[in-house]
Amino acid sequence: MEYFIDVVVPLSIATTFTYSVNQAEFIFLQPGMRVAVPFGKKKVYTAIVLSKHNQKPSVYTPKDILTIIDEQPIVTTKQLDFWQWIAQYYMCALGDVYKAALPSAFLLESETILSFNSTLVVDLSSLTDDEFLLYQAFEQQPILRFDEVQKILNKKQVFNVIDELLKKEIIFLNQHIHEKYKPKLVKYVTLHDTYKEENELINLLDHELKTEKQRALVLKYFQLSTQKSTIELKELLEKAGVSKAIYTNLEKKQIFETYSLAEDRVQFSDAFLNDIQFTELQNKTIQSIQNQFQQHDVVLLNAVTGSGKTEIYIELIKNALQNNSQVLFLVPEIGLTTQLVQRLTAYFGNKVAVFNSKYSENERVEVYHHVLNATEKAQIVIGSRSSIFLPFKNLGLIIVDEEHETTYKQVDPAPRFHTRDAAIVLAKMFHAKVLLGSATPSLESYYNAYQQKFGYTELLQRFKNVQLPQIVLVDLKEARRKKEVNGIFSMKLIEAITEAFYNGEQVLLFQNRRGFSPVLECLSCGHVPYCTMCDVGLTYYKRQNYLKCHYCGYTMAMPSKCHSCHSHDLTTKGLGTEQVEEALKNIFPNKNIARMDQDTTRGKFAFERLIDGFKNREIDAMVGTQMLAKGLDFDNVSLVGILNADNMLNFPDFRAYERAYQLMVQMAGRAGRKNKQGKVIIQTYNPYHNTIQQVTQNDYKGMFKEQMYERLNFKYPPFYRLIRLQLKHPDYEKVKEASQWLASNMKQSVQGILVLGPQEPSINRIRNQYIQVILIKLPINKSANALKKAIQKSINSLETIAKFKSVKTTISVDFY
DNA sequence: CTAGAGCGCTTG
DNA sequence: AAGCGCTCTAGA
Repeated sequence: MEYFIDVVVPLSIATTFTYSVNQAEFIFLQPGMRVAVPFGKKKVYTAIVLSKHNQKPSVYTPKDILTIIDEQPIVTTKQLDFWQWIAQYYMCALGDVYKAALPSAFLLESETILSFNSTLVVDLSSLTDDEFLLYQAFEQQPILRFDEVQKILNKKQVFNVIDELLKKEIIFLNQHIHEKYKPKLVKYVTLHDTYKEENELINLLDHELKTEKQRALVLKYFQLSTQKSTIELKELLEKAGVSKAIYTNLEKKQIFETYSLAEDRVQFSDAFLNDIQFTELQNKTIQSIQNQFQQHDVVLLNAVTGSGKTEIYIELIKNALQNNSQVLFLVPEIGLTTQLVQRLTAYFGNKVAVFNSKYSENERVEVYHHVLNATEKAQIVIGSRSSIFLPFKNLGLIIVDEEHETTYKQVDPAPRFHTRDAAIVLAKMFHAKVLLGSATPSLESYYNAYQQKFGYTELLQRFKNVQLPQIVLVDLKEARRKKEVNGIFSMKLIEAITEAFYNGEQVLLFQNRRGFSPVLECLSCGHVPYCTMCDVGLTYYKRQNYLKCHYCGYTMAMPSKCHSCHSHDLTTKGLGTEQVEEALKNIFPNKNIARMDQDTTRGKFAFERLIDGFKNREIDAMVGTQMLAKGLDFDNVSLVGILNADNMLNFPDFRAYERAYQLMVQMAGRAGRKNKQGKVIIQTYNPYHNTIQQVTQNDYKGMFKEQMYERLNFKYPPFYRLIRLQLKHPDYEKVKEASQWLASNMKQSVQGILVLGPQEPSINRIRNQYIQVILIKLPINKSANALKKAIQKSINSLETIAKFKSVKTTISVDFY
């Protein structure tokens, strides 16, 4: 009897690979275990076992595996099913899913760089001979490649040794020198141990405290300690109304102790599961969600910003935990979760784990193992896209927060999955429930609720009846006519900013473009400088005095004269965030004005610094792109200004109006949280545009109706599924010919689909690659599976044509 | 004719 | 992904 296994390798290859194993290995191996396999002439890959069998392949002789890496499967069978679903639905290789699903520390590729952890004190007697040999080599040369390790140990099978050193943290994998953001330290207060006993306590209050203020401080501490497990020094002093000196004095007397914790890494010794005081409305909403879960696996919660969504989430998580289930909390971008992590940790203590690309590989592996072993430490996982690939054992609830966010759809590389949709499939495998939450649901989800496929609940009042912000439209055409503008700002906006500053409140200004201005134009010949590698106009950056391409990052010095006619009359057109920032600084020179966009958040932790600065009110006004709209809660913002609503509406995309509506409503939601109604000023040349009217009237349903009519009419989601094929090649004629061939081939050979194009996208060349796009529409009522297979067949036959072989095709299912 | 570069095919 | 072999080209 001969023994074989089928494995996936972490490469973008459509097929699985068969290796031969001996009987003992065959008995030991289970699907989901890692094995090291030789691949090609010299390479070694970490493969995942998919299945075992006895069928000898007829056309080739399988190679032997090198080693078994795991003693237990690290990928569950449910995960393997899920991987298969992703690969099939999103039309990509299983290896692509594998690469996306496992933290890279699990992959021992032959090119993997191993680096030495020189700070660690190692008990050398605990090492085996091979481990010691390698340890010495690392002392000499702190970074080694895999093949060098093979040479040092003079054998091929070195995975076990490497794995052991990894476990002992003597070496790291692929450490691209992860410098961690040094989070702000927050000071916390606790009573000295002596006073934790009741007798001592009474003694303290009755005898030791000399002044009223000291007593007030200690009493306030007690009051707070009944509500929370950790007490912030700043909060204590504020609430007790005493100065720091009083506290310092008591600290010297060893009555209080101070300790510091990183803001987003607060560890709680025990969770504080105090019941939250729900408003009647919140209670009703929770009830409603739970009722809907009786009949529906997915419920959409349409809740306005500031309605207390998080408390509702917490209650649902609590219920799930009572059934001992795991909970996955999905967020669009992990950078924005600090507040959420804090709040969840305050209720659930150490049961909350964050799966964060910002943390090191080792920390990611740690969370992975906690989830795999279903330990208490990772019962609730907060994470972005990639966390749907964690090895859940008994998932009970998935929350998808800000479900409408487009960042949930992975653009590149494959698998190009939509996190929300994949999460629903994942939940189904576990018979788990899914809650989608948003203040501006995606049309797809709202339509599913409307069709009763999803349950639906709304919460349209803000917490404690704080009013929704007042929205003011400024007609820029009118304002200019009446000379009520100062450059890019209308007088109304300037007045409102002045008033907010006067009241010590903060301002957010939104402009959906980076740079100083998106167009540089020659006044005498109309020439506009373009990127040399992309078919796109260059954006002007004033401070750096250069022109930059937003697609490939190419920059060139600001020309002093027109490249075409040598005229010196160059002018800038259009408005970017840099210009808004500068203009605002000119009007308010004494205010601290910051900018948040891709350019200012590029540095390692620039984003966090900006957020911290704004939260601590060091920044008076922040100018930014849509980054500003992404779920940041600041409690001192009274005014939000949208400088030009029109460029959002003029976007050539069928989702443009939906997105514009969502963006404006989300921006508006940043205004006025506590005690005060916020104000939103929208500047536009089209005040009567339907979408803008829908925003001012807070008319989601109106927007929904109008857009659904358009979508039905023009055959777009949710009535049709979209698949976008993108063909790329440096030769313009070649891509064009190839895409024409493909489009007509599909029109002929695939029945029941609509093939649009090939079209040239508005930017038809990026990084010297010409692009053609084919859009495929599948009727929603037809089996997508069969059609996808047929489409794949067409693509495969394109690849068999010699002259088209070098054309690269990427497939995006459910294109966003 | 040769050396070297560059492309693309294969990987079990 | 990357080694390897095939093809093409530059230079003598």
